[in-house]
Amino acid sequence: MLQISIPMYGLLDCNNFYASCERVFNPSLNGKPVVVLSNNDGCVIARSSEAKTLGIPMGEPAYKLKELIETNKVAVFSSNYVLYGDLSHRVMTILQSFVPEIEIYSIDEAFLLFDGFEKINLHEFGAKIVQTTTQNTGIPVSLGIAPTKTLAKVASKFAKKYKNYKGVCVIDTDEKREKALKLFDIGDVWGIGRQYSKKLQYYGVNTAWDFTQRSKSWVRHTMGVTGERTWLELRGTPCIEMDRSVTKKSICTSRSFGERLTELAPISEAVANFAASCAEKLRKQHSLASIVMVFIHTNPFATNEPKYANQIVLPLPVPTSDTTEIIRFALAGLKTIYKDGFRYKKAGVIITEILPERPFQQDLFEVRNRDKFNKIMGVMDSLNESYGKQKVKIAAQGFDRKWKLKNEKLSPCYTTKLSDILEIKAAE
DNA sequence: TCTGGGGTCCTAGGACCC
DNA sequence: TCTGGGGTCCTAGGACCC
Repeated sequence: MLQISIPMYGLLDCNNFYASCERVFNPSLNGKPVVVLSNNDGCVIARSSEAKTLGIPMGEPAYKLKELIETNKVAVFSSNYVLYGDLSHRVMTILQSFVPEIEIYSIDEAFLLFDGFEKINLHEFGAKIVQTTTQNTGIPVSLGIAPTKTLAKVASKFAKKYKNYKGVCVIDTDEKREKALKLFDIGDVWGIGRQYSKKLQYYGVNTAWDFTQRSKSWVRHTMGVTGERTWLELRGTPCIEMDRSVTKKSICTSRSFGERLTELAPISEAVANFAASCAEKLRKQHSLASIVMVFIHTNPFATNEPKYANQIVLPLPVPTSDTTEIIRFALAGLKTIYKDGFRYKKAGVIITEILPERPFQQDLFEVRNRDKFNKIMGVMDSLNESYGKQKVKIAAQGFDRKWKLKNEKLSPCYTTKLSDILEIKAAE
């Protein structure tokens, strides 16, 4: 018989990732409700299953939950991205040892490509992946395997929901696909958000299966090409490939301030730091940017104070990844959009139009010595790499840090070097 | 008083050109 | 006052994801 190689896609998802990370080094939290708050301790961004059972919704502002948290002894943490990033890396490294190709989709999710696995029992193999990952990292995970990415997403939800699957669910026949899709709410499908789900329900489409029974042209008409892709994927035709690109097309660093800022000086300091962080991320992926954007705004939710929001787009004369240059443009931009008399809540820097480091178009009239600056940036990055973040920085980044965010419930950085821990202690 | 941060892709409409 | 048709590029905004 002719063997055709049909790849299968896997989606591995870390269960309640941030909450699980907090538990890895603090097992006394096992079985207890845990929530993790967003930057500035604003709202809930992760919940353990116990916290979900208590009815704590995702995205709920923390202040609304005070009572619930106290009466139920919920463990509350500020988000600790250093810790989560490190555990994420451990998970991804393990996955790479099992399959030839993975796509890191987010901090807690990866797609796996099972190409050339025709003779392998994917249930057993998947179970091994789940078991090894959980054992070696302490993070519980779920794995869905199916002929398309969208179906793998569906499968992973079943793997997580039903205990007897033991973390793995494989959709490899049409019968299983039909059964799964009939039990799957349309709004939970990857690619169908709040707006489309409302629209589809209006037309009587309540499950993923209902959706697949509509005509292709109807879907195209109501939801465009993205909807059509989802439709095809749910019917078993793969049209979303593994994403092999490693470089980002835009890089953004933005924060809400710990307290409202009114003066230009502290906002400039914040923006300089955001710009520096963008430039650093840019160099890490060996790219150059051609556009810098800066934005500032007051609290958009405030009802009883004047609101203001503005942004500016600044084309760079020559694509660059030089921190000093990106800071310079960002600060000039800020100066033009900043207006006196407002209480600012948030600012950010976005860089776009990103190109590979070389080859790039040299500007004949360029006066700065680019090689020299590149060398300086290289030295700065390696110093910061070995001695901890922000050891070396540009003067404009300042030391006041009035804009620093709140994170009062930060867990210790269990996985990082001693120097980093001392740094964090010193900053408190 | 308190409501995150960082991404991607697609489309409609305007400006401009011939 | 009338005023076509087609192409391209850019931008803002909307939808989605985690």
